This record gives sequence, structure tokens and C-alpha cells, in this order.
Amino acid sequence: MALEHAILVSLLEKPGSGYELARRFERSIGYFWTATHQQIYRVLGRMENDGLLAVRTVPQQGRPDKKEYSAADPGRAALAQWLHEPIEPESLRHDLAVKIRGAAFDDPASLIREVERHQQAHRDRLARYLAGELRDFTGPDAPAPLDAGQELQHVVLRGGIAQERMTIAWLDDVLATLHRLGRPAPPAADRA
Amino acid sequence: MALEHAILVSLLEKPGSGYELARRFERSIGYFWTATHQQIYRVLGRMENDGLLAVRTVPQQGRPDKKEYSAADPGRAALAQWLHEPIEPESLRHDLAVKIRGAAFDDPASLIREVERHQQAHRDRLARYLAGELRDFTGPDAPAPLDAGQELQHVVLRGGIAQERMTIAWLDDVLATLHRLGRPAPPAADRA
DNA sequence: TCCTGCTATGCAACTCGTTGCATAGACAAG
DNA sequence: CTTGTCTATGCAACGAGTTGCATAGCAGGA
Repeated sequence: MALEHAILVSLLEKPGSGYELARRFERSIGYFWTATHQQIYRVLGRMENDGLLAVRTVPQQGRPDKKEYSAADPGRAALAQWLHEPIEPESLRHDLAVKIRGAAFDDPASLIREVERHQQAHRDRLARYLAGELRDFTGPDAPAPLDAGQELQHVVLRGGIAQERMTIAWLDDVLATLHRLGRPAPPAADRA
Repeated sequence: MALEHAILVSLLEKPGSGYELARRFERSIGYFWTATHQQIYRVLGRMENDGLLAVRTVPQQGRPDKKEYSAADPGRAALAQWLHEPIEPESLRHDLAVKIRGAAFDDPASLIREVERHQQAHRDRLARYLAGELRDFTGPDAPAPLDAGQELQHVVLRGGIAQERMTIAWLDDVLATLHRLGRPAPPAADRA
């Protein structure tokens, strides 16, 4: 149920509507959590119902009203409690790794393009992260002494950057392996 | 729906019962996918029903019968089809990162022990991966020329090893940041 | 002897996350 | 003038994953 907590953190950093939250989840929060607007709206509704959030309807000219949420005291308390509970280290779900091992029962070479596509997606993500780092933390327009919240945002972003660099390097390793298997004996692993 | 595919890959590598699969998912498959026995039994039942798997009841002395599953031809075909479809690069769910950013609204120093605990869990996982690599791929008891399937298993394992090493290093960075924030101004970020 | 743990399977209820669809006004491009 | 895009919200149905519980025989230690 960490989506609730991710929302609380984001609303404490800055109040906003469901729509704005959804866009944050495509950007900075997206370094470590993803969610669609449907999930966000549903959870926001429940959290409001449970008294964790305060709502304020903001009329806007030229566009629909928006409901601006902010963390209420019980929400702050719920977050604080969760922060003090131990959590389990993450379990992984890595589709591409399933494919790589599955390639032994198909044609390893046919996976090369797919792996290259993923590597490109990770390169793009890395570029976005690095641009964000420059803009918010290390560039000339960044606030000079960062406060604690910004320091913590920065260290999380450094984690995203390290993750992408590691993945790109590993996919080089995967590609080299696939090329190597493609050369010596054409369909070597298929024992149907 | 990649659990189905992970099961197909595992059963192609070696047929086995639901129970055996559950244990594999705690070990080698666990490098890139996790599943509990309940999930596995439910999906095995559905896949058998769909004709993707063949079953053989194996009587055993001194313990309950087991149902040994193996991939049937339609299962192989379903896997092959999935291997040729593009998939989206993974989206992440990183609870600890939520906590780290949330620490700005609580006490950053109180997170240190939790982060250390996670780091130790990753060190343990890395040690298991390295032991498995030595046993199956690089040690004196490993098969001399690896076949394609083993090469692919090895490159996936190398990905797990790289992941753990990267995470351990990043958590050093996180710990240094938390210590730094703990020193100068005690509860610097809390603006309640 | 009792308790724990291992093999081995499974149901029921629940929460979480995804996908498809619907509404509705404003604005810009063709 | 129509189509598409952006803001902004939401429902319904489904699939995936979790948690708790149940059964049942055997082995080993306190």
C-alpha cells in the first residue's frame, strides 16, 4: 500500500490535484514509483474518505475546476508511522530477463533488436534524469545550499541514475552474449 | 501475465511440480521474478486447463503424490509468440526511495538503521548470487563449455549481481547523505 | 510426547494495478 | 466547422498478487 505513502510524500512536498499528481508520477516521482491517473484518483478518494487528506475546490477560468489535495494531520501521522515500520527489500519483476532465459528455447539472435530497443529506452531515461539533476541540483540555476528535502530528492535521483547506467552496461553484456551465441552454431540451444 | 511465461521457461529447463517450482522461484528464477506457491498453483491450474501444460501424477513413498508438469506444444508455441512480441521496459516500485524522500518530513537520522538493514539484505543476496555463479558457471565443478541455455542463465545472473552491487553502493551514498543531514542542524527539514 | 518443520496441494477473500470507456469545456490547427 | 489535444475527473471490469487458512503424513529434536 505504498502508493498512499508516495502520494502523501508528494502532497507534503507540494499540494496538488489528481491530475497534477499524475504528471508528477510521470516525472520526478517516476524515478521510483509509477501510477496511472485512475489509480491516483481512486486512492485519493479513499484517502479523503479516511480523513488523511484535505480538499479544496479551486475554480479556474477556461478549464474545469480542480480539487486541490493536501496532507491533513492524520495523513502526516500515517506517513510518520509507516516511516518507522521496517519494510521488506523489494522483490523484482524483470520481464526482459524472462525473455532472455526463454531465448534458449527459441532463436537467441531474434532477441537482439528487442534488447537494443530496451537499451535505447534506458539511455533516454538516463538523459532525462541527468537533465533533471542539472536543472534542480547541480546546475547554475539550482538553489545554492540545498535543504534537507532537496538533498534527499537528489540522493534518490542519483539512485535512478546509477540504476540506468548499470542497466545500460548490463544490456551491453547481454548483447555481446547474444551475438556470441548467434555465431558459432546457428540454432545451438533448441532441443525440441 | 509474465508469470505464465516464467513458468513455461522454468518447465522447459526442467519439468517439475508446483512445489518444486515454488522453490525455484526462491532461488535461480528469483533473480528476476518472485511468486508464492498460491500464485503458482493457481496459474498452473489455469495453464493445464488451457492445454499449455501436460501433467503426470507421480506416486512417492512416504510423502504425498506430486503432479509433475511439463510444457506441452501449445505452451511452447505461446512462449515463442510472446518472445517475438515487444514488451515495455519495466516500471519501478521502490518503497525505500519513497521512505527516503518521506524522511524530509520526519527525522532523517531515524532512517539510518532501516537503510543499513536493507543494505545487509542486499549484501546477503549478492553473496548467494556469487556462490551460485561459482557453483554453476565459473567454478571447477561447472560444465566446461556452457551450452546456450547456460550462457543465457549466466548473463541473467550477472545482471542480478550487477544490480546488487549497484544497490549496495547507492545505499552507501544514501547513508552518507543521512549522516550529513543528521549533523549540522538536527531536524532541519521539518516545517510542520 | 509434543512441537516444529518439511513435502505437497489447494480454497477464499481481499487489495492492488491495468485497460477500456465516458464526460466535458477550452483552444488551436486544418 | 470539424478534428484533435489538453485539462480535469471518474466508473466498471478484469487480472495480478497477497494473506490467511486448511489438509495430511512423516521426520527430528526438546
